[in-house]
Amino acid sequence: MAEKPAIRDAIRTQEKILAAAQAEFARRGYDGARVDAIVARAKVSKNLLYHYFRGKEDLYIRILERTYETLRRRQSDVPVNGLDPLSAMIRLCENTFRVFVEEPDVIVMLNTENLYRARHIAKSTIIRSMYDRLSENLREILRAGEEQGVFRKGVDPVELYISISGLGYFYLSNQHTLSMLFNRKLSAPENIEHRQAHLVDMVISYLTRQPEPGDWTPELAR
Amino acid sequence: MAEKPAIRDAIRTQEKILAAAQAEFARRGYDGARVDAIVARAKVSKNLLYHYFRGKEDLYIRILERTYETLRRRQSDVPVNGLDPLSAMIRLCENTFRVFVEEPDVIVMLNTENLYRARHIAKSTIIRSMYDRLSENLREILRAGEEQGVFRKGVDPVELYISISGLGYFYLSNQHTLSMLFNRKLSAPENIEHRQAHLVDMVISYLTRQPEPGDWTPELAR
DNA sequence: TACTAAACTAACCAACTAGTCCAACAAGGA
DNA sequence: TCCTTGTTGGACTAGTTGGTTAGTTTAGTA
Repeated sequence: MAEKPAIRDAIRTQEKILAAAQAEFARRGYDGARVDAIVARAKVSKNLLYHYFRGKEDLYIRILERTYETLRRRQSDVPVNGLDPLSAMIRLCENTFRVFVEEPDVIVMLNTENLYRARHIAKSTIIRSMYDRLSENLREILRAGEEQGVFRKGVDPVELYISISGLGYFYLSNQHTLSMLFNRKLSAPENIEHRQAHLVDMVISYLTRQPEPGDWTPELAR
Repeated sequence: MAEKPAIRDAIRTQEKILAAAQAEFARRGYDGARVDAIVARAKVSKNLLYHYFRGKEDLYIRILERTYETLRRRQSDVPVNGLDPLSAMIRLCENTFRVFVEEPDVIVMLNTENLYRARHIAKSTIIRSMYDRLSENLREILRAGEEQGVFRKGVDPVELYISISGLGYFYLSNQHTLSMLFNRKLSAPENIEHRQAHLVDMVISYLTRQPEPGDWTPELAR
């Protein structure tokens, strides 16, 4: 119980192990991660890890669940209620991007899970029910915007969410190769800022465009 | 023993090994890939692999170089010359997306390389000089569009390229987790088609928007 | 036919990896 | 003092893994 020593505190110790595991998985992916490295990071004995957790995969799934929890929590706590649709959408875009910027571990975890074709998520029933609120939120903003005539009609919320995410996600997840290719340090704060503005600009441009006769429309692409 | 051809053909054998390596790396990532699995896929002895290649990492770098070569080749062979800027841009968007759709290995290779923070690319001087042409191409389309008044002014080509890629890349790279989350099979052909149209729509909306006084602009985001 | 270089293989190894077992110790509450 | 819980240490195993050694087969050629 004594705060200072933090010794012999089962919960805190488990937390330490989980934190170490997250760092390790986020750095090396599932296969690259080493259990020994996790216990070294957590500064506990290997036995203790196996005392509290079933093993590497169990630990991984826990971290994955935490990842989605972080994602959902941070994306859902947008106070969009009361805002006009445009402001709400901008807020939602910025928030989505900010999560990826501030929680970079999330990106590697998602990448890793996709490499495994969402095998672990399929097992975890908790995760799959998480996105309803976000989805509903987005739908509501779109509906209001459409009603007020500021947004175009018939926007697919799922497609839009994927676009909002993708515009930020790709920039960050592939920053190392892209920085090399374009000789521009994408992780620099001013570039991150710039990307955020670009992302919002893109989404708002898309939503506010009212296709006029003669304009290009997706149908012409065929 | 005597198949018809293809026996004792050094070049073809190396090609077989490389193809097997690509399949394996693209399926499991670097750490997940097994040398034994590669030789099994290629149906050669393990030693032959080590006869032609220095080892796992060497093989990986070769595949990575091939990946970028594919990417560059398929992105650069857009015959945009002679097209009006709008058509050229649409063509470029579709092409970029098509590469990711038709060469899914590329995505995993890029993800893997980013997990390693572009360590291998840094070594490979070939790759880094590849993107100049694409960059120049894009710049030219933007310039022409701007001149003709169909595109907005001052678009950053790098930022735009990242957006075009990201809109398609994220959809595909994270298709497994997203499909689960939104209960929609993103890999279904009709959904792929739909996404392509959405991608183009988004990019064109962004480029053709001429901000008017009173409109939202990125500066308002601060 | 004899020879050689290149193509190819089976078997093996040393290092590593996840996970286990067991005996013991340390801290605090009853 | 005893008991429960948290924790460590070290030795150990069973299975993998990347890589090697020591050798055989085949095709071309002198």
